[in-house]
Amino acid sequence: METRIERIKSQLHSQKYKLTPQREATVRVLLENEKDHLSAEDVYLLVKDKAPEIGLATVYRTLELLTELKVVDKINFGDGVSRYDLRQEGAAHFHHHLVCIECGAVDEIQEDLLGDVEKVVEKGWNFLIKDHRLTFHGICYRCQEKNDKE
Amino acid sequence: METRIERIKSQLHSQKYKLTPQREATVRVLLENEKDHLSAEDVYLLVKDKAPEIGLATVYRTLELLTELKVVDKINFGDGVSRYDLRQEGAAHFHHHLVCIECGAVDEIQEDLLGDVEKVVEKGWNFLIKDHRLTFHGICYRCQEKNDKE
DNA sequence: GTGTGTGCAAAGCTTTTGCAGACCC
DNA sequence: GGGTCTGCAAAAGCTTTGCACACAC
Repeated sequence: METRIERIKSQLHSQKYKLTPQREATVRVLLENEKDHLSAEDVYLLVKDKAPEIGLATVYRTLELLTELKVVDKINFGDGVSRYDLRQEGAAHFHHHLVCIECGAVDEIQEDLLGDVEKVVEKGWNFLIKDHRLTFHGICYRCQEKNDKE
Repeated sequence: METRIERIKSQLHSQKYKLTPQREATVRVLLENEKDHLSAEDVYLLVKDKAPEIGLATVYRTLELLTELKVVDKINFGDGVSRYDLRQEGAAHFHHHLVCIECGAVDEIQEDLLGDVEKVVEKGWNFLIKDHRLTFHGICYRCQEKNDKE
């Protein structure tokens, strides 16, 4: 059974890139924190535990590389930093996000909710869709419960 | 008949803010370029024609103020700059965008396509939606035509 | 005169780039 | 040895902040 890391390694090799120790450490951090939405700085701090010598520039370069390979998606919730989010293997489209405006939590929706909407857009606006970004801003179930108790 | 500017002026006054000449010039630039998605720098350069003394910091401060008042929305297409987009008066939700990955054009969809999707999310994920951001990345009709001719 | 608003310059952030050295086949 | 890759430091954005001055009531 091939592991996820090995598949990413093959993907790198197929484009003549190497899976260096620094790159591997970065990918492992991403895999271990799949649910979070880490900024480059976050990734850097976590990678330093595994590879203390690594530089921030290398993390940026690796994240850019992984974005190019579509292993991760670079996302932006409007707070001034880019975040990097592992793409689900085999996912045709990027997943959606729920950003809580009270506590800042970011939850994910893996289901594809936009199938019908995309058809409407492709036909109605004559636009050939390659990807999408959908983010809802509102109040998460945790904050709703908290507010109800008060 | 009250103009758009006057309504914005009232909105400012109701929050104890003034519509200074600089703020008015900035708002006018936004109104005159409603279809574009201007960055702060873009706005600054255009405002300078009307009010040459204005500083970039004032433009930033004004745009922040207008964002707070929900006159404009601060958006981000992942190119490293924030853009400011006039919110349609009375629109319950923010409109959607079509970003062309070939020519960079940004078109708008004013129709609300997410009514059903929002119901699904609110029920299924127990999330109280306040706003959304939906952007499609793909190829616009102009580039499709151009590609067909080649 | 008190408070808000402004312009300028400086500072703060995140992110990118230049470069010399390290590493690998 | 020729390529890729890396770490460090510097540079390059975009955006915010500090401060003294201007203006309005």
